[in-house]
Amino acid sequence: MARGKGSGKATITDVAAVAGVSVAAVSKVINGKGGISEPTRQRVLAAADKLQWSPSAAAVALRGARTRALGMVVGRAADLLTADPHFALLISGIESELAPLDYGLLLHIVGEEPEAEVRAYRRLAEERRVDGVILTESRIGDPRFDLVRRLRLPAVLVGRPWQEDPIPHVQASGQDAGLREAINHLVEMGHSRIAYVSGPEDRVHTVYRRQVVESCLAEHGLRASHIVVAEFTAQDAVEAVTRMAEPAAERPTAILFGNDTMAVAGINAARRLGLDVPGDLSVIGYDDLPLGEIVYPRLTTVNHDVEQLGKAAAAELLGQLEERGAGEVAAPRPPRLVVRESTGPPPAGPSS
Amino acid sequence: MARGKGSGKATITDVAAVAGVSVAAVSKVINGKGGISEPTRQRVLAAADKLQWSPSAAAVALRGARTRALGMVVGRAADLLTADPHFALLISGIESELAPLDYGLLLHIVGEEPEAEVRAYRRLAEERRVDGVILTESRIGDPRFDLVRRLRLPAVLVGRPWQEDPIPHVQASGQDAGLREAINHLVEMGHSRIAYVSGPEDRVHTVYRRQVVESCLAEHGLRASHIVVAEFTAQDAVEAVTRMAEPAAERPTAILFGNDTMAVAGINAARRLGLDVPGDLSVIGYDDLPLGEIVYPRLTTVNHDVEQLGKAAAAELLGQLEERGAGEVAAPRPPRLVVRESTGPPPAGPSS
DNA sequence: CATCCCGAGTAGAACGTTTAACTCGGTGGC
DNA sequence: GCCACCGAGTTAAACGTTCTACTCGGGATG
Repeated sequence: MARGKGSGKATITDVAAVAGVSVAAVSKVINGKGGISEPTRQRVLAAADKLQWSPSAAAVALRGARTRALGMVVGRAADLLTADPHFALLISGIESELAPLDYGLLLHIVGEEPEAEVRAYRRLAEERRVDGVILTESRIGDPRFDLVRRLRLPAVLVGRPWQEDPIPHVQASGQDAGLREAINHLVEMGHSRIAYVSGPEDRVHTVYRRQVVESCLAEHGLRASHIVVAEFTAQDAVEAVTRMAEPAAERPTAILFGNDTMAVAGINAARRLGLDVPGDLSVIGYDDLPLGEIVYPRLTTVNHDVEQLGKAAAAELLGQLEERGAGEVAAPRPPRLVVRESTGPPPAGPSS
Repeated sequence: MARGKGSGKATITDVAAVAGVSVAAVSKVINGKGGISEPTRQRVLAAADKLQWSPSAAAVALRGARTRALGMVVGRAADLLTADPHFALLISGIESELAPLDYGLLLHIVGEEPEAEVRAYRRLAEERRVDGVILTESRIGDPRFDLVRRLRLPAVLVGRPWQEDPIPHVQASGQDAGLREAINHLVEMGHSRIAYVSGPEDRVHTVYRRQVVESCLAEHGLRASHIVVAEFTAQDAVEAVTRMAEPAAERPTAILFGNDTMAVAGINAARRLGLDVPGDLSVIGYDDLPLGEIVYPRLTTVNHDVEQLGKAAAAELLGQLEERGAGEVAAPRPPRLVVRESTGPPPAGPSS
């Protein structure tokens, strides 16, 4: 008869009963609406606390209010999440913004096939599981921007959209600063044979970066000695370095890599070929992963604040949801060069 | 008047109308219950497809059915997720099991304070946001096992519970195999001054591993030359190595580290002290991160299949939820030693 | 003194599913 | 020829909230 305290979860009705008010009153108190006197408010709060009650997420969501969850779909094979700490950083940043507001992040890792990705977004939207989504890795001709608009799913992109698409996005100001600093650093030390190992060119940011590299070199009256398109893997980096090493006369004296993982792999490939870093070859990475600090020689790289980017993206999305005022989070600072030990003057070669 | 197709989301009622049946019939079709003829089934499916409808997660959850989401609370500062790729691996594994079943993973990263962690689990349970949770990093006297039982929250622990707690858990068979192989490897090569740099001792697994190391050394009639408790950080590893290097007579000829990050940092610290690896000092890590392959010298380490562990944990939890038969996923294989380049015979010192 | 309004609260209808209990023909057994 | 039963559906009540529209009593206002 007596519905023992322990059995089942408490509901708003139970709380209302304990506090001696209507369920509507409880709802108002919880949601901070007015029209409730202070004493009543206290009684309700006490009752809720006593019963350890908090509103059922499902019921709240059903009623049309917020889900208090954001979604993120990662269209990569599950194990790539691992190889590239980029995502971990991004997630950290997002979470740091979400956690204080008790928002959760619903993560879906789908395979590489684009249809799986689309299906995932569709489900997220149709099933109303999340209030909005965070998109990453803008691709050339990316179909997702249209998709989220059609699904009326609030979204924000981390990075730069394809072709001025009006999708809300966050990116650091002065995107190109880091790469420019890197090139200036090399040129100032006297390098003139500089190679660039880029990421896969179906991503918007890799194309953009290559353009920055080329135009910045051009400003110094130079052209890249080699441009290699790689898959962001250690394997590809090793191959690229091996190919560039011969003939020695055309060998670059410095290589810029599209990410740190490739740069570190490249350094070790060079060493195995008998090249000293930075004596014979200077290497610069991109990302500034913790990894760069602990390898030997410590990696000169471009630091960009991925974590802050994630934070800003989350803040922007929450802003769209009117959950907090927009623009309260500082825009991520421009990428900048971090000079460590993997760069130095070019070898005094026959060309000098 | 006419409720245009485009406006609002389709509901089960719309689908029923289009198919010319009752909502109950639609529900039965979607959930694969019997009592519906094949032609009707097809009509319903066609209608659902046409309207791009799938059941609202909120309504389904409210009705008492499954949430189709699992939760994971990580009680660490957000940026530690980054430093230690362990979590990324684990998440990969979990997702690989969840994705095909259209389950999501709701991630909550809370700070280091235990109360925040408890609060997060509480909310997950009270708000009925997830069907179950995955616990990681079993700690000494861990309060979470009792908590999830009290909250009646299905849970599975990745790793070994504290004091034979009956919480469901997954771990590799032959837990100690990898470390034993590592020590045998060193002893066979002639090392006798072996040090161990452990992780923080509030974790169950670090204590366990230290015990394995000690007992395995004892079997060879040895004792660890040094045992250092560190925080799994590169910083601590550098300090540990620096301290152990002097006096030279007592310097270990081999160091086992509690994880790869510390091992790599340790190698480079040794080099800066003028020690050759593996010439003067052999180093073994633990985890077998991709990192170990790309550094120079390539790291000898203990591989344990964290990803498979995540997969198994997810499978076990889904089994509890009767979402799939239990035991369908292979138990992770025992950790095993991967010999690369950072180990070799001890230097021919004065002691020989 | 009637009126209007305001603060404090209540009643009850949604929200979109699932499911127990029912209806309604038809069919097979005896 | 009657009954029981079965397959194929339907009806309607929950699930736990939120929110609109209401009530009710008491000042202030005219």
